[in-house]
Amino acid sequence: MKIGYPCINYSIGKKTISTFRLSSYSEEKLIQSIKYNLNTLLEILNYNIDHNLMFFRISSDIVPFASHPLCTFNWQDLFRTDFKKIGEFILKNNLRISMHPDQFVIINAKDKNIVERSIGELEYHREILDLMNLDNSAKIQIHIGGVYGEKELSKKRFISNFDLLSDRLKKRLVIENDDHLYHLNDCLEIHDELGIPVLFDTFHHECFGDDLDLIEAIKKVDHTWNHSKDGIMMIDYSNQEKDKRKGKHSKTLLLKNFLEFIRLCSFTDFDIMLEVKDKEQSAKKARKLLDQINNDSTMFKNKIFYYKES
DNA sequence: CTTAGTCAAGGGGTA
DNA sequence: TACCCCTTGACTAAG
Repeated sequence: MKIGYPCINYSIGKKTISTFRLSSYSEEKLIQSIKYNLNTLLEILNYNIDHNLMFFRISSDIVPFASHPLCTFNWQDLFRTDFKKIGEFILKNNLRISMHPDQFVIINAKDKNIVERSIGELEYHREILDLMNLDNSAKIQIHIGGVYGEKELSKKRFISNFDLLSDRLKKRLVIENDDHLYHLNDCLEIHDELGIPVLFDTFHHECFGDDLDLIEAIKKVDHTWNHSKDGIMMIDYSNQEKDKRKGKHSKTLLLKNFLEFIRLCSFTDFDIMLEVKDKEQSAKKARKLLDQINNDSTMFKNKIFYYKES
């Protein structure tokens, strides 16, 4: 099991992603940003190795405005060697990588222009992973999209629009259950049609329960991953921020809940992405906890959870 | 220098 | 109907 966190590391002492406003776009700014972002990515990955955090989500902003029509610059060629080097570094250290395009990517949109732009953005994500020469266990995760008042039809549109994607992209794409529109069963249904793996988000499942028991859910999801091609499954984990709107991610990892989750689900293996605000801090807490469990197998049996928050 | 408003992109929910 | 939320953080103009 690899522990990961998304996009940003606050411990390195500088900002992680350099971007800018569209109105101040220039090729020079673009080049400077990419250069900075690739260097920072390497720094973060080094930090992660030092702390045994072997799973990381790369920010969609690594190349700002990459899929925008304004961006015609051939950044791929200019940074080809740098991407390749980072990919070799990832491979050498056995790191797991994912990406998560933002909410504007909607494959099942009714508007053809939105579909087209979404595919452009997805192909950009694929290109990043391809430039690093990562195999298909490096995934791009998206939600199913809009409902438009007719869910079944919208699911069908996802399935038919999926065909518009390149083969390379299809092999990297996974779908994630969201917190109020498409639940796990919807994802599993689409998996049955398309064969793409389902990325299970524990918190969304909690928010938007469909009576499917956690263990049953994990078992079902596990079967959607072809382990030799896709790697072991990725799971998103987070907690509810207390006294806030349902679905609000917590600032930090609640270790008690996390331990209980691990205890319930340790019958199988997966890589886990911690979607909490304090990023690497929580990842380190989780890592410490898992190490403690590994060193003391009686911990589960005796239910002695003596981990202390530091 | 500090701070508040704003940033490419869609859709759904809530007040 | 207007504003909030989503991986929200970070850029930028105004003070």
